[in-house]
Amino acid sequence: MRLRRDFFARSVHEVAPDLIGALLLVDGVGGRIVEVEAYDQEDPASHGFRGRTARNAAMFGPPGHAYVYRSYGIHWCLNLVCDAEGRAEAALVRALEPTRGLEAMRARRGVDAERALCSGPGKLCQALAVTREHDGLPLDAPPFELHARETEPPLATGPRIGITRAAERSWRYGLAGSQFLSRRL
DNA sequence: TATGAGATCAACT
DNA sequence: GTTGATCTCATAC
Repeated sequence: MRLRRDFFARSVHEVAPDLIGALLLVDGVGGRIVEVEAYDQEDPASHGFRGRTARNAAMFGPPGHAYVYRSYGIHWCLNLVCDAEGRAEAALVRALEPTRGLEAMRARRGVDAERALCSGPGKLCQALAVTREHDGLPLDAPPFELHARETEPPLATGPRIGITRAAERSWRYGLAGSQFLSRRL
């Protein structure tokens, strides 16, 4: 079943755990979401914390859209915008279990190991060829494709990764026991 | 296994 | 001019 736009018209703290196990494809390439992180506007680590700017405008747009930004000048990171009624909430997609377009991902990443294809936000965007061009695009139209999970998977939570502010908040959600997480939860 | 440096850019101060 | 929601490779233990 395809995820509809109202799926995202909720608080990110409800959407993020529901995203685990969903199928995310870009141009037919992708896999199951096994790890996400939640960011809301009260969060000093969030780009939306200091208000709207040219970069994070997508975070303040309608829910069900993509927010893509460049990190450390090198990598792209893909967020799914949630309830954005001026609240600027988004879920950062951190890791996928690759299921479709494996060869395309290997070619883009330049690595062979399946576990290394999408086990991190930057890797995932490279594997799916996500760039600034995808910033602000709706998730229910090509090239994006998002399908709801069929069964509720076992969840694990933990502290977020790679940030210096409010890192202690347990807003990282993962598929328990998955081999495709960026780090073990 | 763990820690550290380099890569490289746009937004922000 | 500084700073990251990161990744990879190198070196050390």
